Amino acid sequence: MADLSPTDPAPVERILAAIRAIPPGQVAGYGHVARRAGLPGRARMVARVLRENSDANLPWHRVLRSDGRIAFPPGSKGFREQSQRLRAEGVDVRAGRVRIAESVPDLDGDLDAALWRPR
DNA sequence: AGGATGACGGGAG
DNA sequence: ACTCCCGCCATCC
Repeated sequence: MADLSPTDPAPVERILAAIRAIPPGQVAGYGHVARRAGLPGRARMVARVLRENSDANLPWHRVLRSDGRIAFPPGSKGFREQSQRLRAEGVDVRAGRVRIAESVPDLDGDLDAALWRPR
């Protein structure tokens, strides 16, 4: 198994994979993504990976704070961009927040974590 | 080495 | 619901 030092790209790849695994119309928290990537407690690492990300195909907009709020400062470029992208998927965004229901069992089955379904 | 920073999380008041 | 505070981790100064 690869070593878990910051120089090891594996953790980053797992984080990206976890984000790509979020189905359209659903969302997940930073901490959630971290756990699914096998990195419990590394929510801030997920944030860093997103900040550094250059992949235009990555569904970064589906990642929210644990309380359902968009992580960008209200009114900022990223804030508006994320709101727009989420609404484009039918997600109801009010005042920078997504109303989320209880976690839903993952459909794939090989992931014990659950995603959030917007309410 | 030590303190500040950030697309975070959670608890307390 | 909102603010404040502290824990957490990788980076940067």
